[in-house]
Amino acid sequence: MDVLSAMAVFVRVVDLKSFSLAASELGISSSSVSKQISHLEQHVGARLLQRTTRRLSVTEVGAAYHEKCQAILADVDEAENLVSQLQGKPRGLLRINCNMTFGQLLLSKAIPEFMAAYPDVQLEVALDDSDVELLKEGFDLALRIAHPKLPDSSLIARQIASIPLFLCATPSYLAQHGHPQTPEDLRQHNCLVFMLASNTNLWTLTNAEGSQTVQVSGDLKANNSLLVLQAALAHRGVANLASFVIEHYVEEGRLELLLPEFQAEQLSLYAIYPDRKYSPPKVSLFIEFFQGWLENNLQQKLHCQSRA
Amino acid sequence: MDVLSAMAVFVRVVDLKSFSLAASELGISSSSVSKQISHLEQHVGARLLQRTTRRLSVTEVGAAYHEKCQAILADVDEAENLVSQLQGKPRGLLRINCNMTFGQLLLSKAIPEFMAAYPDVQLEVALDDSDVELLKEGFDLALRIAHPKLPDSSLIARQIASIPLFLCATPSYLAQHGHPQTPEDLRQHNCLVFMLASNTNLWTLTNAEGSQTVQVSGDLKANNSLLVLQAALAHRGVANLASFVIEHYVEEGRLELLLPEFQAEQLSLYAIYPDRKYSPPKVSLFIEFFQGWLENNLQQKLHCQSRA
DNA sequence: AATGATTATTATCTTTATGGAATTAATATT
DNA sequence: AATATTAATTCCATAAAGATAATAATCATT
Repeated sequence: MDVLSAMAVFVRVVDLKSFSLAASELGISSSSVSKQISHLEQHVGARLLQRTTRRLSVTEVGAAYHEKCQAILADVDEAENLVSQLQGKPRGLLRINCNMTFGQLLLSKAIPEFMAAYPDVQLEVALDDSDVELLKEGFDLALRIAHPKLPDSSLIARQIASIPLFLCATPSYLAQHGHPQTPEDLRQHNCLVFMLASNTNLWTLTNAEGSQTVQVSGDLKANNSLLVLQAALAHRGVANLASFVIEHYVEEGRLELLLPEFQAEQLSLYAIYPDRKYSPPKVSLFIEFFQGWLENNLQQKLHCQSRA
Repeated sequence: MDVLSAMAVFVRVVDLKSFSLAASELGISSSSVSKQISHLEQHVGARLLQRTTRRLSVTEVGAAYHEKCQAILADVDEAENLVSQLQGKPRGLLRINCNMTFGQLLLSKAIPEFMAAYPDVQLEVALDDSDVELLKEGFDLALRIAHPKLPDSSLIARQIASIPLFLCATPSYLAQHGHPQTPEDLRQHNCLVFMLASNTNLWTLTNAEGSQTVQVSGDLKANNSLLVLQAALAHRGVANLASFVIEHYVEEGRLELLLPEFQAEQLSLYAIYPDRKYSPPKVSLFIEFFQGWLENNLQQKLHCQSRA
């Protein structure tokens, strides 16, 4: 029997408190899970899980063994990372978690290039705006816009890019409601608010003379910037969106940048990854790669246009 | 692939620096070893062993991985010991190493009783008078007569029995050469010397008035007590042998005990076992069992006869 | 270059694992 | 209490992996 894979199954079952959930998550059949657990129990000579069809409980022995198994699996992982690091060749599966819109618009474009450059690295990408528990869910790397909360001290957060926000609206909307000339003017506009984490409707604008924060209001708040974008494109109001979201439409002339002499807020993009003794090269490799890619693909055009 | 068993194979190959030695020691074919190593290399994505048909060398990566593997295997072991300990049921394979003659005459009799009492414990016994490296050779327990050297501090040595030695010779020999009446008389006899570890021919005898040590001499020194016994039975001289060796012959009258008012030396029997965080119950169980068994089977008859 | 020793490889056979369907078991619902 | 529901287990046919034995290939030694 493959004790190690059985351990992995066991740990997953304990974590999820279900055979079938563990099975589907691991991509194997529930009968296989059942068998592997049985074999493991036979192997160690003790009942690890007390199971009825409706309830699953971990025995005392099982709980102790579970702890050990976690450590062992982590060590096995570490050993493989060590090997990977020693020979410097990135390889293996890289599991990335990323914010939804950012992932759809930017990461999605970077990934094919990365894959072409490093064929020995397999990718598995989940787009997700809710906070995830990296370690528990087995991600190697999370890309997060805005300041991440790091309750878990075993994680490292590294800022890898700044993402400028821009005020914009359609020419048609502006023709109807006028161009704001000062930040204060924004109070008179229907402001389409993108809430990321903080659901604040305070917009901060900075120019040579300093910063000012305006409390804006409007008839839309959304936690997805594409939704805000669509509203803006539909002439519903003024939006404060990330460069990469509006870029295309500004170029096309469908959106116009407002208050170009002001610098709107900058969002930060953070790479978050486990602080491991031997972190696999694939992770740092991807971060380096993506940071470089973003420098080339993120901020150029609008900056020029805006500050022109 | 079963990574864990492949790790075990890999560790053994590195330790022995040979595929075929590892194979025969592990009881598998060398092609299996070859396959498992290949799979492991594929799994970690690095060459672990640089092998030509004549020489085997460990790569830098392999050396680092080897170290990790050892730790992992030890942890897996510990996890299983923990389980075994938590539920108190001794089970699994117990590998014992024991002195040759002692093993043949005493351990051999205790083992069937142990097996009957604890059917879930499998035994593997090696009789061997040379010092063994418990941990390296995978023994759970060594039974050693005479003071063990413990260079390895991770071992525990516990004295579990005293084995009295007795001076004896055949009636026929004594008829011809006379009965020694004092320790000093032994100098006039042909003394058959059993060398255990120390190859000394000093015999120490103790009575109520104190100890005296006699330097004896004779025409036989041997490191095996059965060999000395045979010489004594063949009327060749006076032997100083462990109770369990001569017991039977004394009862039969083929050997006679000498200087009964003196106490010859006592050898100590030590149980030597790894000092582990979670030591498997089977080890302490066997020690307890054997200690008890020896109390009932070792020292009774001759003592009475000798001191009578 | 031939030899001897040792590993890699291949074909074959055996064992073990897998996934899906049927079964059993335990709880919630009625 | 009977039923419905859900989850784990067992059964079975299939697939995969493992071991073995025999062969081929490799390389130091002579």
